[in-house]
Amino acid sequence: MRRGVTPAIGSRIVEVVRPRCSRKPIEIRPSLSAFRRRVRGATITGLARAGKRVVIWLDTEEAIVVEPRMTGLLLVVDPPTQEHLRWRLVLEGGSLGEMSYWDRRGLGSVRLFNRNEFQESFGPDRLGPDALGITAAVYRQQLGDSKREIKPALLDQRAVAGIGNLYASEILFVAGIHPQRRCSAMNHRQWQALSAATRSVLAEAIRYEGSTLGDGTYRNALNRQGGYQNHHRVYDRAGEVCGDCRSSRICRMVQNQRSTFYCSRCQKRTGARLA
DNA sequence: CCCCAGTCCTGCGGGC
DNA sequence: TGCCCGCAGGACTGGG
Repeated sequence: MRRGVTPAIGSRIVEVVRPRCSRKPIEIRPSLSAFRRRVRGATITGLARAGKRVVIWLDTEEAIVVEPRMTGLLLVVDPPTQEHLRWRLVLEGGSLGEMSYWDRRGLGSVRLFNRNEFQESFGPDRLGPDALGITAAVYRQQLGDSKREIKPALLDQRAVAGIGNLYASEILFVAGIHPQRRCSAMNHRQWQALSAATRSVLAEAIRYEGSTLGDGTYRNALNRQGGYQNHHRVYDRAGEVCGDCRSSRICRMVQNQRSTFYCSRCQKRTGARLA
């Protein structure tokens, strides 16, 4: 998502539009009028990521932070439906005419922050080190003393930023670690396997432009489907034979009210696959 | 510290 | 066929 909107760098914001959409408006802070006053005429200087959020930096030293949650899309082309189009930036002076935020469920948000507010909301106290560059040492530093089970811990954005429910299952499978393994019981080899699996699974998923699941919602900034769903090893595959051991069937269980998928043969409660 | 249930929403697939 | 229920890529809050 972030890579797809990088062509917006250098463009100037002419207007902020909240399209007439038949759904309840998503959260936009501050109010639309204040938002407009602060960003009109500003130039986009950079596009960054803060965990799962896209950060649009402006030459005013303020940042528009888009948090797509489950079904939000940041688009540089026409959205899938007008009905769920929630917010739009009209741009000029660059290669893009506009940038849109589309969200079917509407759980996401678009918020404007100054530097201090940004630091408070997305500083190290609120957001852990980024998962894409995680190392065994950093994993152990963030989670090594925790008595929690590893899978719910991977979803804790304060511990490590950027891992969602789908990828937590995929990462643990590749690492060969059981989702109920306690963090504090993990050995050096397991942290090593986990960090290597985190980097490789996420890099692969990004290469395939993400996972477009059954409802077809997720799209990249060009409204194109991802391809990683065809490479899922365990997610949403309960009952299927494991592609690695070819003998056990993939299991589904619930941890902290969220689905976890795993292979009980490939992911033992102790030990780890070689990193 | 950590878990749990509930909350914000829409849409879908399955069971009856 | 139609309706109701449960569930979904997330994050946050209050209670225990």
